Amino acid sequence: MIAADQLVVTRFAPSPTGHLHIGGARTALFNWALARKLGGHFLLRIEDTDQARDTGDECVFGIMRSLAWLGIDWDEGPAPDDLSKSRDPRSVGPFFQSQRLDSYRAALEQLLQKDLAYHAFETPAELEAMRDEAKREKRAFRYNRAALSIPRDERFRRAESEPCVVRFRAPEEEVVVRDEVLGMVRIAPGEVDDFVIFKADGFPTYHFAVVADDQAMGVTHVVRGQEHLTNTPRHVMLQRALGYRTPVYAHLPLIVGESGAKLSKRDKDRAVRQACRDKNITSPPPGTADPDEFAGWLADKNRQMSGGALSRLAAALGVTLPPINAEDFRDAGYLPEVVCNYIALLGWSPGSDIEKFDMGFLAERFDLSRIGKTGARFDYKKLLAFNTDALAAMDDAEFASRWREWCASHAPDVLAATGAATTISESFAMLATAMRPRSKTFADAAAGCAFLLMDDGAIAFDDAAVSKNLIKNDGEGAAVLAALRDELAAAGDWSPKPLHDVIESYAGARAIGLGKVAQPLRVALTGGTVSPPIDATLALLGRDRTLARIDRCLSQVKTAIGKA
RNA sequence: GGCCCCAUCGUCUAGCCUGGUCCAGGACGCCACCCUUUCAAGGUGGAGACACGGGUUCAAAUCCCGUUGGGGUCACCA
Repeated sequence: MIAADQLVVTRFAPSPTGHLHIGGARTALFNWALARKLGGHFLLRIEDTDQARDTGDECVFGIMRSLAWLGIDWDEGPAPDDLSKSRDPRSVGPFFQSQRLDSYRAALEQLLQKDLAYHAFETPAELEAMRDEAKREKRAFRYNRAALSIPRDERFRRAESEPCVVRFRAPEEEVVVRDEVLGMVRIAPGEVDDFVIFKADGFPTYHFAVVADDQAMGVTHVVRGQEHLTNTPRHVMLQRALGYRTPVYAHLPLIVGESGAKLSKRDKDRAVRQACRDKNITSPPPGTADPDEFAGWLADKNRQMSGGALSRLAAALGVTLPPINAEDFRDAGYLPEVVCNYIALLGWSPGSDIEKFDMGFLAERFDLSRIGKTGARFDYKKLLAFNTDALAAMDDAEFASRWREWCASHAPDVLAATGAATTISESFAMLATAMRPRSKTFADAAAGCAFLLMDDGAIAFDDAAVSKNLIKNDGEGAAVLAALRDELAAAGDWSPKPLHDVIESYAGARAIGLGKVAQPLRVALTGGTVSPPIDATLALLGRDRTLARIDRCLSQVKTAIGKA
């Protein structure tokens, strides 16, 4: 139990993979919120004990950048810009497990001396065989303690020269874990086997490092995903063996994907594979993926295609990969505060009808007792709706500023075309105002600018749009367009209001709906039927480009009518 | 397969602990209509759930047991 005057310490402890999975982001967010709510510290620790995994500094920076983007700041942990420095007000660092080996070895020695742990010499291949056997006999693998039949001194002697692991001698007793979300979880005696706590390479395993660090760093609350639930009895046993306290545990319900299984990178493969099935594609479009790899991948729903090939395939098929990592959401043009708001709702609720809230609200209202037990499906549509609402609620200036920032890294051509490379130009501001009401994400807003970025001569006219708005009824639309062209050419002030007046008076004079006028114009200017309000579209393009596009359209349509 | 966890609209959830105020509330999605210069957005309305079976009780979404279903986990990964 936590004493009343004790500093609450929560932690987020990712392994450095470079990406912050959205499930990890929620774990971090909840730990952050709990620390804020309780006036404690939120700590970031890097779990880099796997030497087989290549984990450059960039991997750590990637995760820290994602956390920072989401607005999750840590009181203790590596400094965000320089890994050789850290924030360490209580002097509990370093925050990289690879730099804490001495402390693990000291704790290990304790266990070894008390015979609470022992060396074991089976090779990986031998263990593999034992595991296979267990599987064949349909039982869970448990280490058989064969090493314990080796005399004690011999074990210690052999450990000097032979490669070996160290196993924890798990007591045969019931373990009851009190979990703030799940209640009491009981594990029968003998269920926990003698798991490895130190690897042959001299590094601790996750279980050992976590327990040692949580103690050393004074972690009081462990909030993590439910996939860790079965690890918890091991950790509790280790804590008891080492004489450590047991922190408060809270296991979060899993975030699941479309298939109902834990949301993962596989969901990207799943989306693309589904598209291939829908479109009856049996071989990869040229230049996207290796045909053999593709065939195997298509047939096996658990297979993952190499990253580059998957993106190329998705692009070729016109499929949007579902965002999974925090950076995917940023790339897709979501607002970080919206992402936080939405993921907070996955497994937690404030207990009222309120569901739109900010970080301050979370910091004030977050509560472990309101975390649910059931897995939550990630609903991209709801996230999108939240993001749409958030953009709609912004004022034009804020939208322009934040959208410009996004474009700088994701759509520089939009900035180039509006002269906004270094600052918000008048033309960019006008564009932003035009795009905001019809955008659900920043990416959406940028995609809507395509008509502006194209060369006047490069516009591809959509057949259906042309026939419906220009050719139908003996070229009614084309006639309107031709007439309007001259009115526009004569317009004095080329800005939205006067342009709007020109169009309206033209329509008014002939008693036709504005739609009959705007749509032909829209097709001529953009090739399709969708764009910002027509006066804004005109103003954005400018007089010369507008007239050039109308002329080009008219001449193409004339040919089409001639043929017909 | 062993062990563990879970079970309210299609989805996220409120309600469950402290049975009656719940013929179950909200949100996203869906449907219809309205608005409309396109697409969005917006407005109004609508359909839509207590997994099943047993108990306990005057009374159960709420408590108990079982069944079924789903998920997690069984590494010298974390």
